[in-house]
Amino acid sequence: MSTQEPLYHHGNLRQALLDSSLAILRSEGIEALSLRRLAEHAGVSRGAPYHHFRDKQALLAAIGELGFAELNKLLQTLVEDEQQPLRERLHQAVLGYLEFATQQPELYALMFGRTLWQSSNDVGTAEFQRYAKDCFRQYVHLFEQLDNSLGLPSLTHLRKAQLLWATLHGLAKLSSDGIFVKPEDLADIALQALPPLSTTSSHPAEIREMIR
Amino acid sequence: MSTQEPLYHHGNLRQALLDSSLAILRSEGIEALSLRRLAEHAGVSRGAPYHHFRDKQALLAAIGELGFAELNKLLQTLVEDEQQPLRERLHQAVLGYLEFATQQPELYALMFGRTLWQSSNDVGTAEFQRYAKDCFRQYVHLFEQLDNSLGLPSLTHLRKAQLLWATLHGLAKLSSDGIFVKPEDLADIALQALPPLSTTSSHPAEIREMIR
DNA sequence: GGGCAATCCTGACACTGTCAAGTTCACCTA
DNA sequence: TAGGTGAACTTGACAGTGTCAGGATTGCCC
Repeated sequence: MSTQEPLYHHGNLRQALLDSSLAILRSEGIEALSLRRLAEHAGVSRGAPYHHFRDKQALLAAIGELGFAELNKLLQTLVEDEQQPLRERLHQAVLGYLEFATQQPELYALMFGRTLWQSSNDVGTAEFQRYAKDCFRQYVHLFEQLDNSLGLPSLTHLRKAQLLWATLHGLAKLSSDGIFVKPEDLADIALQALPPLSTTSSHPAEIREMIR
Repeated sequence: MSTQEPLYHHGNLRQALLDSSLAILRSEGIEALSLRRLAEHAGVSRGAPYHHFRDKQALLAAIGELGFAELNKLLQTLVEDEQQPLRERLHQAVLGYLEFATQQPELYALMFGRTLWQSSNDVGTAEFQRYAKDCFRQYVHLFEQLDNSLGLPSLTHLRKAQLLWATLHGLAKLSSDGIFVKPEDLADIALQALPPLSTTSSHPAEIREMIR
């Protein structure tokens, strides 16, 4: 940003590429994200990025990794807020997720893009998927805590987390792509999905009280 | 397929392009779908497709249109099967949707690709979105029928349909992209989402019987 | 100071979507 | 039957793209 002499060694190219990527992603979308343009934007030749990322795919994986790290941090603060009852934390984790997705739709789309997930046994993307898994586990753990007193089998927690995550993902994608779900209705729809998830309504009132 | 003389006028190019597109989509994925390759595959020059599709985008929209037409037909036969009770039809509409999505993951991904949905005021894609809306309305209508005797406000039907569609979409995408949801668990998870949707468990048994 | 490895540049290749200008053909009209 | 019209198609070209091989440059450690 300051007076930049044209250094032969950029010194911080990897980070600069990631920063530019996020900026372009936000302002113009993923279609506009090309390695050549990134290189030009960093004042460097087209071959240079290949010394920091094996592939364009590897670059995208690194960006997705950043996204999941951010989402993970967000969820963690919401889930571990011991001031709030568990039920409230779940609410917040739901709303927070949707807010994250809708405020950065291009990044979110990249994080769940099919290219990054079904790519064949790659090292860089395996790392990326590990980050994502950490996010997912928070929901599983949350359901474990919620249901702990009931002695439900752990399969149930997994299933609940899968279902909730799928619902959130569907809502996020449909609304951010403008498919039948308006962004302003998101919270309304999501909270409708929530009640039957954490407490089965056949439970007597005392147990429901305990859970809360 | 027979002895093809190199006719100057292909005669059926538009359909041939769509057919080839679906074939390539299924066998190699959307990455491999290029206009030039389609042209070559049809024995025609690179410029020829532009007399049938204004854009590559227009081609993709036409393919998506075919997809939604197929999905629409499938849902219609399931939803209007008067041999079955409404509750059972809903089950079938859920399982049928997921089967459609998982058996043709590339086509499904194209149908819900963000490029086709948030493209600026285009004529071809507007037509495409109309087809999609017909699909969605079937779920709304199904919930209207299910809840008819209860006199619920119509907003509720819309919300239920949105929620169910989002859940199905999320499940379909997560499983077909291999994200935390295995295809063989799909039906299990989906049906767990279903019960609280169509009958609120606070209803007395007689009403639940009526709905069924 | 010498060497070494990381970093960067240049030229090139094979792709891609898209367009303008020209060619060929089917078909309708006089 | 002759002529013309317009749709379908071809060709050449342009600006992009990801990717690689080979060479140049630099910071750093011994």
